[in-house]
Amino acid sequence: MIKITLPDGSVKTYNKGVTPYLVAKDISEGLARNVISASYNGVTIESSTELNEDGSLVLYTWTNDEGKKAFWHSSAHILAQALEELYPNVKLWVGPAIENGFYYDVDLGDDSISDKDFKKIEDKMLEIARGKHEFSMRSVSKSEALSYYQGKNEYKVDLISNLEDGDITFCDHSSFTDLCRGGHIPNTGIVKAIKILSVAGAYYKGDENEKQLTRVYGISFPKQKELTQYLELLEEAKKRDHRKLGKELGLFTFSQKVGQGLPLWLPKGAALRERLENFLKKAQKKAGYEMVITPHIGQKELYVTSGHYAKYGEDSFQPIKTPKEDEEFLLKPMNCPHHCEVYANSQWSYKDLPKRYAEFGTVYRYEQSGELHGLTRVRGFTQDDAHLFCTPDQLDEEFKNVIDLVLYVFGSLGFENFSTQVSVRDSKNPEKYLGDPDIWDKAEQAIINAAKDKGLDYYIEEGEAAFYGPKLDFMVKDALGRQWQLGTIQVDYNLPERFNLTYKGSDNELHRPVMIHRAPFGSMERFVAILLEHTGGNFPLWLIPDQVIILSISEKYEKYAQKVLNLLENDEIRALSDNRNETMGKKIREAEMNKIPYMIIVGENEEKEGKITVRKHGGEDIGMITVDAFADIVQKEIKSTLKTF
RNA sequence: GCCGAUGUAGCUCAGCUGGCUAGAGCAGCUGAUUUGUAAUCAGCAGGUCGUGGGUUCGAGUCCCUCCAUCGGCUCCA
Repeated sequence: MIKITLPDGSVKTYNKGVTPYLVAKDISEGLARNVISASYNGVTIESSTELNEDGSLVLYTWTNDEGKKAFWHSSAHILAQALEELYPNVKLWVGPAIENGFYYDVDLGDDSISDKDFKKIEDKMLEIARGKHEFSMRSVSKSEALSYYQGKNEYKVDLISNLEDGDITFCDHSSFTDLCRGGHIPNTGIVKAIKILSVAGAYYKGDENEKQLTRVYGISFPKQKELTQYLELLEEAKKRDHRKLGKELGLFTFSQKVGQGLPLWLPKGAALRERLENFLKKAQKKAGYEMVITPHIGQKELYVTSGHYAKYGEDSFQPIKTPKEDEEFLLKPMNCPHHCEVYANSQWSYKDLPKRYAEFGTVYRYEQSGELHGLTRVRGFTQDDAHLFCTPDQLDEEFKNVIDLVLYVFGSLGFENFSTQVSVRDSKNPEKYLGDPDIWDKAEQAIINAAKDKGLDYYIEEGEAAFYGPKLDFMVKDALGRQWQLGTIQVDYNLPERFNLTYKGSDNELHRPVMIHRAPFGSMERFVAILLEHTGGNFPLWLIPDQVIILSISEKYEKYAQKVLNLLENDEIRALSDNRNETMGKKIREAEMNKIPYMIIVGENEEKEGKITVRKHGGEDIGMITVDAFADIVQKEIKSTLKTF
C-alpha cells in the first residue's frame, strides 16, 4: 500500500500501481472524466502512470494551466503525426505548449507550408484525434534512442546526444513515436477542436547562423465552442491594436516616402504626447531633475569613446560624411554620451551630487526591417531619458527614488498589470559585457536589493543586461499578449570610466561617480502604443486630446454653443463644437466613435435655462446642469486619477 | 536580415479559372432637410489596381525585381 497526499491535505491509501486516473475516479466520476494530466512529487506524469511510492499528487484538468499545457503539448504530438503523414520527408525538431496553444518546429526539406495548407493539416489532425489513440510513455536507453533516429533525423540525434542515459523517454500514440519528456492527456480523443494559426520561420536552436526550420503554430480545445470563443477574443484584441486606433483617432501615421519605422505624429498625437511630456517634466522637477538639450548628431569619436560604436557601429545607420574627409558624425542612437559630456562640463564636489540631467531626446537606430512593429519598434523615437550621476553611497537611494517615479507614472496612467524584470549578465558569455565583473556583481546586487525593498514582484532574466550594465525593466503586455519593455532603470559603472568623469570627495581626492540611466515611459512612441492598447483609446480624462464635444441641435444654436465653449476654455477644459447641419443621432455616433469622454448637447431648452445637457461616452445621461457644475465633475474625475508626485 | 502572407478610391472591402469604359459602403463636394441622444435624402466627383520589368492579341488577375505592411524567428544600446 502507498500513501497519497492530495492538495487539500487529505491522505488516502491505495494499492501500489494505482494511477492518477483511478485516484480521480475514487474522488468522483466527473473528475475522472476531466483529468488530463498530473504531477507526483512535483514531477509531471501521465494520468495513466502507475504510482509505486508515497507522495503528493496534484490532478490537472483543462481549467489548470498545467492541464492546458498537457493538452496543447499532446496536440503538438498530433500535429507532428499529421505533418509526417502529409509530408513524408519531414524531420521533427521540438514541439512545446506555449501560453496560448502550441507549435512544432520541423524541417520540411524541399516542401513548404502556407496558409492554404492549414485546412488540410487541421483535417488530418482531427482524423487522428478521433481515433482516440492512447498516449503511452516508455523508457529507452540512449543507444536505442540514437539508433532510432540515426540517419533519419539529425536534429533529434543532436538533442539525444546531450541527454543523460536513463532519462530518455519516448511517447507513442497511434503509429507515431516521439522523443518526449512526458505530460500528456490520456488519449487523442479529447481534442475536439483544432486551428492552425500561422507558419513562421524559426532558427534551429534559436541561432540565426543555423538553418531556419518551419514553425507551425496551432491551438486546440476540448470543445468547439471554446475555439470559437478564442477566435472571437483574437478579433476583439485586434480592435484594440494601436496601429488601428492610432489611425482611427488621427494620432500618428507612417509614410512610405518618409521611410519605414519613422512615425509621423499628427496634431492630435502631438498634443497627446506633449501632455505626457509635461506631466513627466512636472514630476521630474519635483524630484530634482534638470532639463538639458543636446544635438541629434555627434562625432563618431563620441561613440568610439562610449563603446557603442564597437558594439553597434556596423549594424547601425552609417556615419554622415562631411566635405572634410576626416570628419564623421553619427545620428545619435542614445543620449548617454551627450549627457556624460554635459556632466564633464563642470567640476563637481561630492556636495553637488547627485546631478540629474533629463531630456526628451530623439534617437535613431537602424532596426532590421523585419523587427519593425507599429509604434512599439521604430527607427526614430524619443526617449524620456535622464542620466543621474551620484556617489556610490547615493546609488541605493537614487535607484529607489527612480522606482518611485516610475510607479507614479504607471499609477497615473492606470497600468496595473506590469511585471518587473531584473536583467543580469549571461554567465556563459562574459565577453559580451564591458567592465570589471566585481563591479557588475555590485550593480546587479544593488538592483535586486532596490527591487526587494520597494516590494516589486520581480523576476531575474539572465543574459538580458545591456552591455554596459544590468537593468530593471518594467514590462507590459499588448493587446495580443506580446510583452514589451516600457520603463527602464539601468546602473552603469562603465561610461563614467570611459568618459573619465569625476567628482572631488570629502577626502580631497578625485572619485568616479556612478551613473543611472532611466526612462519611465521607455519611449514616447512605445508608451503611447501600449497605452492605446490598454485603454482601447479611452485615455484618462487628463490626457485625452478632446475632453468634450459640444453638439448643437441645429445651426440656430451655434452662438450659444460658442458661449459654452468659451466658458469651458476658461475652466481649462479642452472642448470642440459640432454645429453641422446633421442629426443629433449622427453627431453622437461620431463623437462616440472618436471616443470623446463627454458630449454636451445644446438647443432651445438649454439656451433658455442657460444650462447644458451632458452625455457621457458610452451613453450615461448626466442631465441638464450648469457649466460650473460640469466643470466640477471634470475636475473631480481628473483629480481621481492624476495625483501630484 | 530570414520564413510565410498581403498590397485595388482618403477609409473598409468586392473583382471567379487573364477578356468590353475597374465596383460597393463610409468619408468628401453640391443641393434639399433645421433636426433632442449611435448613420436624413438625392446628385456629383474620386483609382496610371504598391513600384519597375516580363509573358500574352489582351494583365488588377500569371511570372520576376524592388518597396511597404502583417504574423513569427533573430535582434533590441
